[in-house]
Amino acid sequence: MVRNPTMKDVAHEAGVSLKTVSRHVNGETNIDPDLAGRISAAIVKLGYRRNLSAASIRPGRTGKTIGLVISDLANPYYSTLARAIESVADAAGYLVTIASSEEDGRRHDRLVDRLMEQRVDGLIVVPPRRAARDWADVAAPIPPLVLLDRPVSYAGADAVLADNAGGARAATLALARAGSRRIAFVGDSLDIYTMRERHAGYAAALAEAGLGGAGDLLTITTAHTREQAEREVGAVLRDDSADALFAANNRATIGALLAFQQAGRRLPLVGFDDFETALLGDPPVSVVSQDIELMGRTAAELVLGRLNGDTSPFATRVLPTRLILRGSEKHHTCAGS
Amino acid sequence: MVRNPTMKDVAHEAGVSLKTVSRHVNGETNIDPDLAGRISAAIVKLGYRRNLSAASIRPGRTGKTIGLVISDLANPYYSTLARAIESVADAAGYLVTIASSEEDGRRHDRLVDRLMEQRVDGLIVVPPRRAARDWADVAAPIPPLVLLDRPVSYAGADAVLADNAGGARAATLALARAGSRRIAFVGDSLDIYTMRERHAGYAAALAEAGLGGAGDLLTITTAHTREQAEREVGAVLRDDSADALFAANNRATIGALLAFQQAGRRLPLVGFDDFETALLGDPPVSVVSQDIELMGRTAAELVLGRLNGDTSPFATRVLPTRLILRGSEKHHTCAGS
DNA sequence: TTGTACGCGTTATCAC
DNA sequence: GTGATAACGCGTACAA
Repeated sequence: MVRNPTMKDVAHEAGVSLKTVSRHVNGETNIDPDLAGRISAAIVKLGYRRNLSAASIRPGRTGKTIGLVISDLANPYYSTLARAIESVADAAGYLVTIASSEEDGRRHDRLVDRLMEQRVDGLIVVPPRRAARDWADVAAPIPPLVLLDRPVSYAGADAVLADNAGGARAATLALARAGSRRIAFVGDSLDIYTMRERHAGYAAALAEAGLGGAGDLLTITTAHTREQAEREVGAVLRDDSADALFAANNRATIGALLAFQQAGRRLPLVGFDDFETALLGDPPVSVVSQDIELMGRTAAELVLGRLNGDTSPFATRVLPTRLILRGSEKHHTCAGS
Repeated sequence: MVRNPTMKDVAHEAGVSLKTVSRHVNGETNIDPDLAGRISAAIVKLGYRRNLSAASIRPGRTGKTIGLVISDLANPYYSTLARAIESVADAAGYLVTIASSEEDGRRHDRLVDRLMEQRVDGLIVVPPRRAARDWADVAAPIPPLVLLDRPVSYAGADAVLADNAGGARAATLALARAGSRRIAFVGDSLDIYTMRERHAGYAAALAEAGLGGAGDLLTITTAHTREQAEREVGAVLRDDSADALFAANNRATIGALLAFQQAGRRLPLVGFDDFETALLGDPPVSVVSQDIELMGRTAAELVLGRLNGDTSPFATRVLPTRLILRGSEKHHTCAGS
């Protein structure tokens, strides 16, 4: 293995001093064209690449890297988010180091610590459902921090959230308006903040529509995976315990569709989060859509803003959701277009 | 903003020397319990976090980071890949810095350079369809490098590929076996290596099945997006120019399904790459499935192996694909279960 | 077992 | 305009 050439090597090769090479590399202007040429030649000849890792230890310099901790990069929701963040970061000259917490509090904390030890410039984080450590217990200095999908539990961070309750409420009301009376909530554990919010919106809509009483009985929070969602919805179909479904996330929606297919029978359905093949359903699947890219861009812009000296008070941005009705929210007595 | 406490601060606070703190932090054993206690206390009191970025400039030390350059993190194929890589890397104590090249050669090269300047320990890369720079022109030393989805064009790298041609051949043969005679290829530009391979497999299958002549006329390579795929397949349906489709990637498959829905009529179809909602089709969509997670794990393990001193000859791993027939490859004269 | 002194690759200060 | 020289935060001979 060849050693990485250093500035010193370049300086030696070009017959100039270290500082002059540094100037050249950093694009400073006060430099003799002749020397500049010799330095360029030496850089090419030796294949010199500057060591940003070394440069970043100087005070005021950084590695221009943003750390991102999400639940699971394989989940399209998070990869879309990550892509939007990466896009904004890249435009500002930042790299993004991404890590998946798997919704495990300890793992999450370990990854956050590692990123801080790596001295990332900023941190964008989706806190796990059960945090193991409070941000208030993390020693200063903490880099600019943006919390995603969770309310600010810490005074020193900005937050970006979708209007989960509002979206769920709109979805549930749409089902009620289409004539459903026993609307079930199919989702994941209410330990998860977004689930709690979506369930609150669902419950509020039931109350508004005068369907309040049945809410508890119709709440399913064990749809942790697509398979579980499919089983739960299958049971609902067998028992006829509900006449419509609000699927509180993507996995629940797809699980429900699989159960419908299995049973050869469907219920009115609205899902939270749009997905690529929602249009392919028969009827196409109605959804509450959140602008995931906007969430990512907003988070990245908040971090970059702080890095650029923005000292305005920490704030929470709540982004609207949009109800997209495609037909699946209605009753379909029999198959057919 | 508070300054980050350094080892020197901790040493001062604990009344010991720098080296002793360094020992403590690095988990060495030869250390007086009393001093160890004082150091621990000082670390907690000051909120000391070691600066791995600084530590990594020492010879033999690194930032324990792997760089990953893909086309687009928002594409589920790449996010699945990235997740698998991240998973293996994390288990070995490595972080992953991810960047999207958007299939732009210059952008790709810029990102690779940046990652090398950041002194990543290894590099996993999906070369863009039209590379702007050859790896042979990149100055040594290059960190352990694994190429994904592309053949090795460079002697110093390992590569991981799926058996694109074999999968495409199997898909096309399945369509032929089900009775189709004019099987169209719907995909992206043949500039892309995987597309070229898939098209070669398709053409080989046509020849094998005695359907060779029509191959060129039935090759569509302008399905760059889902929308374009939908339009192209719509045209095929109108013209009746084909009696079956091999969709060479996910976007093409979904575009075709949308076109089918639009036209109220479908053709036998097999797609390349499985997708979450393939089961929801009516009939469910037959696909060639590649084990994306295995590809990611393999790539990560290759890099980590090299980092651990594996000096075996550079090699290309070709991973098998699997044909999953779910029904959509057959002719369906009319709707019905 | 602990401390001193130096080097890692880079940037910044300040003379020349 | 250019070049010694001193940091930056940490790890490691080597000496104590």
